[in-house]
Parts: sequence; C-alpha cells; structure tokens
Amino acid sequence: MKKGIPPHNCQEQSTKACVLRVPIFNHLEPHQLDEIMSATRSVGYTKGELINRAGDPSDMLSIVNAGKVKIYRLSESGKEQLVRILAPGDFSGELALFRESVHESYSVAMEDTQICTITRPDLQAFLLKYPTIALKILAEFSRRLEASEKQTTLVSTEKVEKRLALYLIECLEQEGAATELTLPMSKKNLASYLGTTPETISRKLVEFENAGFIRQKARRRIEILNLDGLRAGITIRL
Amino acid sequence: MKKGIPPHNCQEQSTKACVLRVPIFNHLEPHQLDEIMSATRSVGYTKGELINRAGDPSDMLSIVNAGKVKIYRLSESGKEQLVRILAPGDFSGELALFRESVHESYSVAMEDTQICTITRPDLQAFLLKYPTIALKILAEFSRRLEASEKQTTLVSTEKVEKRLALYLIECLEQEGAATELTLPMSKKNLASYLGTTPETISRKLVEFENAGFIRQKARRRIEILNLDGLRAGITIRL
DNA sequence: TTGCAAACTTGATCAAGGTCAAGGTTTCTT
DNA sequence: AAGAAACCTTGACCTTGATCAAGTTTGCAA
Repeated sequence: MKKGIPPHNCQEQSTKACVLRVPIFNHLEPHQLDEIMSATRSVGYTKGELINRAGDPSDMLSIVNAGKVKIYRLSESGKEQLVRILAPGDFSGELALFRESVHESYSVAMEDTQICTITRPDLQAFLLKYPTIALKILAEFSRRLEASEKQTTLVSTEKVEKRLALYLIECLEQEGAATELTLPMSKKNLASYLGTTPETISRKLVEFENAGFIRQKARRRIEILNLDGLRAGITIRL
Repeated sequence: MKKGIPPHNCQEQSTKACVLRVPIFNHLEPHQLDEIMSATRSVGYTKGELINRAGDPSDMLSIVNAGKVKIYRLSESGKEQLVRILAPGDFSGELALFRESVHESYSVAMEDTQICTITRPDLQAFLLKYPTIALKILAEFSRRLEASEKQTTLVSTEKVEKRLALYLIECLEQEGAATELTLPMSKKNLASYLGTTPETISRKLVEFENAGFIRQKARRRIEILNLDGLRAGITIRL
C-alpha cells in the first residue's frame, strides 16, 4: 500500500525545511538542528495514498513538511471518525514514541504530501540529550489532550446544532478578524469530525441560513452574519 | 471553597509515600527522590470538597496520595461530563504545567483525600535535571491522549448500548480473570462518563439482564454471564 | 470538454434515547 | 435508629437526528 515517492524527492532541502519548521525543534541551536536533520528521512505520498492503517507497528515520529494528512479511526461498527488533520509543521506518532506500540488510527494523504520521520531510538536519544525538546513535546501533548477532552465533552453533552455552531465560531476565530471563513474540510469529513452525518450538517447549515446567522458561498466559504445568534444557537422553528 | 485539612496533616510520612508511589518518579535514585520530596507539599480534602473549579489558575502538578478525585467538565449548556477519576498514584494538572494556564475542568474529592503538589517552576527544573521524568510523563500523556481519542470515537460513533457493553468489558478486564466486576462509580457518574443519562443506563442494564448477558447484584456488582453476547451487543427485542 | 465519481442536498420515515414525573432504595448523617 | 438526601428505577411521551432513497452539483482526470 505504502509506495511513497522515489528517493530523489528526499532532498536535503526539504528535510531541512521540515526540521526548521516544527515548533518542537525550532528553538534549538544550528548545530543541534544539523544533528537532528541527519537523523531525519523524508518520504513523499501522493494524494489519496494511505500512509498507515490502525494496527501497523508504529516506531517513528512523523512530521508533515508539505501537504495535509487526515487522521481517522474506525469504530467497532466500522464508522469512520475523523480525529484531526495535520498541516505542515504538525506531527504525529505520539503513542508509539514512548512505548512499543501500534498505530491506533489510519492516516491518508489529502494532497501530495512530504513527511519527515525520526525513529524512536533516535528521538529518545535527542530527548535525553536536549531536555528542552521534551518540554516542547509535553506542551504540545497537553494542548492536544485538552483539545481532545474538550471534543469528548462537546460530542457527549451538546446537540449537533451547537457543536456545529461552536465549530464555525472556532474556524472564524482562526481566520483572524474576518467575517468569513473557509471550512478546512469537506462536509462529509466535518460530519465525521463532529460525530454526525453529512445530511444533518447540510440541514443544519440551511437552518442557520434561514435564521439569518450565516450565508453559504461557493468553495466551502461561509459568511457569518450574526455571530451572537449563532453562539446562542437558538434557531427559529417554523 | 478550598479549605483543606490543617497543616498538621502534611506529614513527612505521607509526602514520602506519595512520591514513591507515583510511576513518574518511582524509577529515580533515593537521593533524587529526597530532592523531589522536599519540593512537595501535601494537602488534605474532605469528602465532597471542591478541589478546584474550571477557570482557577493552575500552576502545580497534583498527585493523589490517598482517596479518589473526580474530574469533570461543564459543557456550554451546563451539563456535567465526567472526564476521569483519579486513584492513588494518578496525577493531574497537565495543562498548566507547560504553559501559563487555568484549569479546564473541575475536581472534587470523592472521599477524604490526600494530594501532594509540586509547583510548576520546581517541576520544570526537575524535568531539565532528570530528563527521564519527562519521558515518563510523555508516556503517561500519550496513554491518556490515546484513551481520550478513543473515548471521543466511541461516543460519537457508537450507540449507548455498545458504549455501555464495552465499558463493562473493560471493567471486567481490569478485575483480572474474574466473572464479576464492581462499577467504580455511581450509575449517575457512569452516565455522565458515557455521554448518556442515568435513566438510559438503568434501562440498558435491565435489557442486558433480560438478554441473559449479565446479572446485577448489590453494591454495584455485576456478574457477567455471557461475555460474547455482551460483546456482540445484540439484545433481543420483544 | 466531456464524463465520471464523489460530494452534497432534500425528502420521508423511524428508532434511539432524552426528558419529565413519580415512586422506591440505598447511604449518610445525626 | 430515624430522617434526609442522593441515587436509582420505571413509565409515558416526544424530540433529535440517523437512515434510506433519489436527485443535483462539483471537481477532477482523461
């Protein structure tokens, strides 16, 4: 399944960019960066390619250098649940790094993607040698843990309508001070992320539109017309 | 709100036990343990006492020495969602430790409880001095992250019936090879943990009983009669 | 550019499970 | 041991949102 792009794509160039780009390393001295770079390999994947399945042995940290990676789980009953989307600079492989283990989730390249990898032994050595890296990773983990627990709470205590509204608001905030946002994924994926179905997403967005909270535009763009209304989440029933 | 138990309870004794008991420290040398112990304070809480609220500033790692602590979040709409229960040896305060921050969740003592605390500056110093501690914490975080993401998937893709069945099975596994398990929390809390209501838990357990999968006994004990049936989760409708 | 596949929309139906209410049990507390 | 307070159970009802089905639109590849 995993074919990758031939070795001529593993340029020194992109490996370097990768290490420089990642928050967990970019505070290091140049000579330390060089050291890490030399332990790094770069692999390419083409759009739609499966990077790993749940159950695959996991023994490296993967850092996205270019492209986008979708990480999802399959439930017992075979439903797909989107966990997160990795953008350049994001990393994955957390579980595997600190104990022998296998992947718990699937990942696919959403676009043509370059990934840099460091093996577990190499990373562990770096962590002991440069403890500040561990602090950075701890910070990132605590951020993710926080996000994940929040997501659990959201899914288990709020109705779809509110989950969707909060998600839109979150997207808006990431866009800066804009009044318009671009969904970072398809509605199908969004449904999977929010624990619902594409049909329901579709209907709820129409409701928001009818309530005058938003306007849907082309290419996944959504204009926010009434942020407070959206936040309150009270859509007028007919 | 936070009143604690007077200082005479902060015995050297319990502080030592605490540090020894925790997986993140118990691999260290005696002199290192002494060093950490001297940076540790012990505080007591009485049953039902609120330890912290969401929004409180969080600047220390807390380790449970004795007792049980319930950690929960409140959703936007005011519903309580149980995140986890800390037993002796478990720790909490993750988010706060690596960046200035506030608690995202509430914690209450479920019984009379002793907690040891280490301030952020002290812990950060130890992490840099003894990098193996960071590795231990990373391992624990990755375990929790994994559990949390699994929980999200479960809640967002499976029906209550299956979530409950899987939960029972998980409890059973933790009891060793027994055919009987004790729910570690009230059904009300279990409902909150599984993202449902006490009424539904009650009804589903009766369904499982009618299907011959389990038998409910006194004091939160449940006997498993048909593990495979439970796993398959197909209850016979009338 | 055409054509196919995937994504999206809309409608109709229905089951899961949340809510409200009322009684019955544990379990603390005093 | 009595009383109170939580917890649990059961019933009736009704909302939410999943599912199935059938178009429609969009995006991409040849």
